[in-house]
This record gives sequence, structure tokens and C-alpha cells, in this order.
Amino acid sequence: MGRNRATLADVARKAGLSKTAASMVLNGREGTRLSAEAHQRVFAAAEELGYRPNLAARSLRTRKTATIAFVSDIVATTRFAGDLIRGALDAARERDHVLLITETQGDATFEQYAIEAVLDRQVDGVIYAAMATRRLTVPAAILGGPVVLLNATSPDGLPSVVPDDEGAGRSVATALLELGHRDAIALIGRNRLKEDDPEVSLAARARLHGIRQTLDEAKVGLLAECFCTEWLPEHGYAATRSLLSKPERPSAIICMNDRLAFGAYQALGEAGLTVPEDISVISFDDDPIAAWLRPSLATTALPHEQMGRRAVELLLDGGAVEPSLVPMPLRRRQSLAPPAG
Amino acid sequence: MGRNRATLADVARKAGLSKTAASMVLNGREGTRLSAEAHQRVFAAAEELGYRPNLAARSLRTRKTATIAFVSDIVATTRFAGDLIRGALDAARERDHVLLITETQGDATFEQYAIEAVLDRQVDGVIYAAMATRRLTVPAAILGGPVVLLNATSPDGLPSVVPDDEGAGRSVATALLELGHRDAIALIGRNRLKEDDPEVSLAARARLHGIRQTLDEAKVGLLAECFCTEWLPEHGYAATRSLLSKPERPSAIICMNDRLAFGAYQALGEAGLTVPEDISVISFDDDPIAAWLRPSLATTALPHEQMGRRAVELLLDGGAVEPSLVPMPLRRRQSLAPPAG
DNA sequence: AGTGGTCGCTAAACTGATTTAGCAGAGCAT
DNA sequence: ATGCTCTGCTAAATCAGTTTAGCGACCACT
Repeated sequence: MGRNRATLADVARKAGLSKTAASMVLNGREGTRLSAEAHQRVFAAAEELGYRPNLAARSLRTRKTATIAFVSDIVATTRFAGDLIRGALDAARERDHVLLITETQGDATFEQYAIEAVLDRQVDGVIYAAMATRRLTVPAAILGGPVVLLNATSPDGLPSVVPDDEGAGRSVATALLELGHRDAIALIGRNRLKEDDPEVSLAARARLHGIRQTLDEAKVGLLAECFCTEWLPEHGYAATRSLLSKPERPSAIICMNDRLAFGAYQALGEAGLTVPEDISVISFDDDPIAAWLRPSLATTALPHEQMGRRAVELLLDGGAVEPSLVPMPLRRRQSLAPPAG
Repeated sequence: MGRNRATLADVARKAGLSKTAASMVLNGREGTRLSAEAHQRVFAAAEELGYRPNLAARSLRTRKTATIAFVSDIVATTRFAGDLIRGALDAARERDHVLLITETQGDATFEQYAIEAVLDRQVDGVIYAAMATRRLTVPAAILGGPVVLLNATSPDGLPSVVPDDEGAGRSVATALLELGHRDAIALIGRNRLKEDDPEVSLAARARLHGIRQTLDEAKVGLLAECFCTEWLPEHGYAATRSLLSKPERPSAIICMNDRLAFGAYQALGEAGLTVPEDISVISFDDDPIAAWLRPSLATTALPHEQMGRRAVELLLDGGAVEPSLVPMPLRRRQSLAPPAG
């Protein structure tokens, strides 16, 4: 790769100047006293030779690589990871940086390896990303340089970027209240583990808190709360069936994520109920399926692209120490309507 | 990042030997005549200092960075990209390599920039990935070194890795024939653009060809073929409705991808038909939704993880010049049954 | 005439590794 | 005693940049 690239020495020779002069001109150093003509000659020579600096050589001296490590537990299993990466990629490009991506698969050995691999390559900083919003402890090895936590927080008070799940909870509840839903709102997706262990999830508790807070303020109580061991369609399906077997039918269902809502749709369809005429449904995440469902599903979007972007900004431009909360926009879609009759 | 790292000189000093000796011992060079005791001392010193070589310095000399560029058009918009990357990441790790990921967003300027950025960093090779299987022309700039095309082919005969869509077409048709479906099989997702322009898609034509070939051999003809301008749920929905409006009802539907099938499910549900008792459905891709649908959707899986892996193997280990076809396994699920009565 | 300052530029050191060329000493034969 | 080979190791060059220190020419001022 990159055989026959012109070097700085080549440029200097062609311009009839020293490497020093060429280096200074090309780096646009202030305060140098090189003549305008020298500038011309260097630029012309560089242009003509198609000169591009060898960043390995440069970083040996400057200890800057213009490279950021993106270390995450799992990139593949969620379709959100791509957005996180894309946002980071965009922001990095704008700052002339590039991303070295590694995955730990939640395995300590792999993690150790991944971190050594990126540190050996002298990255300028590390974005340590989790695929589920949670609290975690950062491996000591990366604390030697700038670190930003992405979709995670840590007890060490490192800079971090997380979605505003509590705000999303408020948006969801507010949307239903505004439509006139009151005491017939059901919630699907309660989960003790997710709610109580911040190392498993921060989202569950925050979403619940946001919902509760808003409903409390309106003096409205939940009609029912269904617990689910996982947030998968089959659990949403089962929860909805159990919900419908009770005497009081809900006017609206809040699902803790879109996959649960997907299951809920299936159960509602089988029960002959139509969304939103009989029951409104709203949820969290804005998974691609939310827009594909019939009727399309109202949900609050995980702002993953924004978050990835923000992480790079924090890392390179510095900024706030307290967790950076990225708002989750509400996507109003067809699954919302005022309560029936 | 990485302040205070011990250098080779530190190790040599501590071992009471020269940098040369230390370098040779640590690299396990054959044919050197350093004593067993010298080996001991170097290893001990390196261990004690926690020495890790500075790869920027090494690669300046060796012109190897143990880094691969992964350049793709779009990583974010498809949930498959993650699998492609994960496979590549795994294979790279096994070979002590790391991935530098960039995205071109299909924009020529960004592409130019991305390629310069990775070449400046002296990557050992480039994986050039497309998110839709298609034919493309590789930018000349990366032809100076090893290149592998991932999910794409090029007219230049570069090594490439693509899914075996034709084989998938045969699997799908065979599965239906084995269940006893004959002349009442409908196909949803014909698309002239995708079928005729290899720069748009290679999958559509190959899938169609595989299906046709198998049906022809069994002397079976398609009951109907629906064209769709895009392969999205709404188009599958519309196509299925038009299909059901005709007098002859199909016993099975082949959808060109899972999103079309998702739309088909919705239309079938509304028409009061049940899958698979009334109509079998089978498709391509193995999108996560395929397993979430009720009944779960039989489909042929895009082997993205395998493909990512294969690309790295081809790049680093060398190998076949003709396109490497990765099989698409058939996922037999609940949406298949023998034709009704 | 000597001193000091500015201008325009360069030599050489430096980054941290690998690699080439070769040196000192021991052992052996002549 | 000399020459030769082999052993065990090292000095120095090299990779492609950045950075420090400073050199020679010219001018102005006392």
C-alpha cells in the first residue's frame, strides 16, 4: 500500500529548500520568516508530486495520530450500533480524525486485547461505548488519556453521553395525556433487573421515572403494569394478551420499547382490536420496524447518531463533565388517537 | 494517551544489552546467536517494564501497520452492516490486525477524503464494502495495494466476496417444491432496475435466476409475478393485496426480501388468511424481524458475518481470484406448510 | 569600526523501532 | 605467531517526519 509516495525530502529538494522549510510551510506555521516565494515553491512542489505526509512518521514525533479508538462491547447485535458509529464517523471526519473500531464482545480477554491494540497504535483518545445504556467501570488501562463514555456512565465521573430516557418517558406520558387518556393507560415492560441494576440498564428506570412523574403531576394512575423478563416481541405479545384478559380494557398502552410494541400489535390484531381506534400504542427506541408497522408506531427515538457525534465532540473539543443528555425526539405516528367514546 | 510508556531502549538498558539485541529477542528472530541468558534478561526486563512496542515507530521502518481499512458506502442505514463489520473484526483480531473504518455515504468527495485518510495512515490493505450487493468501480487510488471487495464485484477482477443469492433462490424454490407446492407459487418483488443494472443490485437477478432454474427443472411455472418499485413493507403489502384480488389464490408466496414479506403478512392478516395453513411465505435476508413475526418467517440468511470474515482472510492470507460465493443458509420456520387440501 | 537586530533559511537532533554491517574475543589449525 | 572461523554482541543507518538551535548576510545605529 502506498508504494512510491513522495516524501517531504522530495518536496524540499524539488523546491530547492530544506526539509525544515518545507515542513514549516506545509504546516502553515506562524512566525516563520520564510519568503512568499519560498511558500510558492513548496506548495508547487508538493502539488506536483502529489505529496501527502506519512502520518506514522509524523505521529512518532508529535505523539498525535488523529485517530480515535471506538471500543464497544457489541457492535453487531443491535441495529443501533451503526448509527452510533456513523455519528462518530461524521464528527471525526469534520475534525480530520479517523476511527479505529474494536469490539470486546463483553469478554474480559478480548477487552484487554482490544485496548492494548489501540493503545499500541497511539490513539489520541478512546470512546468507550456500551450497546445498552448502563453504568460500567472503565478498564484502568485507558485512563492514561482522554476517554468519553458513550451510552454509558461510570462511577469515576468521566465525561459521558447518554440518551435522555427520563425526558422520553415524560414525552410519552404527556402525549397520551394531551390526547385525553387518563386512568386507562397500561404499561408493558416493567423489569426489576433492568430497573434496579444500573450495570444492566439505566434506561428502564429513567423511562419509568419520567412516565410516573408526568402522570403523577396530572394525578393520573396507571391502569396496569406488566412485567417482562425480556424486551422482545414475544414478551410484549404475552403481556398484551394477559392485559386483554382482564375486565378493564386499557385505552392506551405504553411499551418500554418497540419490540414489545411489535408483540403488542400482534396480540391486539388477534384479539380483533384496531390501533388506534380501540387502543393507542406508544413506545421507545424508534426501531426501523416502528415505521413499517400498520398503523405506524408512535415512539421516542434513540438519538444514536447525535450521541456518536457528541462523544467525538466531547473527546476532541472538551466540554461538560456531567453526563451529556441527548434528547429523544417523539415521533408522532398513526398509533395515537383520543380514547374511544 | 500512552504517556510514559517504556521504550525498547529502556528494556535494553535494564537488560544490560543493546537495542539490537532486545529487538531481536522480542521479535523471536531465528539465526541470531544471542545466548539463552540474554534472552532471559530481555524477557524479564520487558515484562517488568510492561513494555509494549510503539507500532507507529515500528511501521515507519517496516511499512506494515497491522491495520486494515474498511471503506464502505453506508454503514448505518442497514442493520446488516454491523454483521459485516463484526465478522471482519473477528478475523482481523485473530491475525493481530485492527480495523480503520470509514464511510463514504456514496459521496465522491467523502470517498476521496476517506481513501486519502486511510492511505496516509499506511494501512496494509483495503476492504471496500458495499451495503447492497452490486458491481462497482474501485477508485484508482487504492489499487496501489491489496484490495478485497466485500458484497460487491468489480470489472477489474479484483478479489471479492459476495453472498450466493442464486443458491438461495434455488433453496427457496426447492423448499416449496419439497412441500408439494406446484403451480400456485407467486413471486413478489420483481424489479427491472435491480435485475438489469448490476451497479444497482446483483441480488435480484441472481435470486430470480435461482428460483426460475429450480422451478423450470421441476416443470413448474409461477402463478404470478408482482413488480415492486422498492423492497419495502408497503410495497409487499400492496403487491399481496393485488395478488389476492385475483381469482386464483396462490398456495405459496416467495418474497424477494423479508421487508416485502413483512408487508405481505400484514395484507394476508387483513384478508383473514393464516400463514402457513392458507398460504406459505418464504423470503430472503433473515432480517431480525423474520424471527419476530408470527408465525416466524422462513427465509435464507445473508451470511454477513461470514462474508466480513472471508474478506479479511482473502486480504491477509490471499486466495481465490474468482468471486468468493458465501452460501446463504435456509432458515426453516413456521411460515412453511404443504399446500392446503 | 564595532555592535546589535532582523531576515531568511538550514543542519542536526529527535521520535522508537528494525536492520545492516561489522567488531572483539575465543578456539583451532598451521 | 599467524591466520581463520565461529560466537555473541553492538554501532550506526534507516524510516519520514517535526523541532531546536543557530548561521550568514544585511542594515542601522552609535
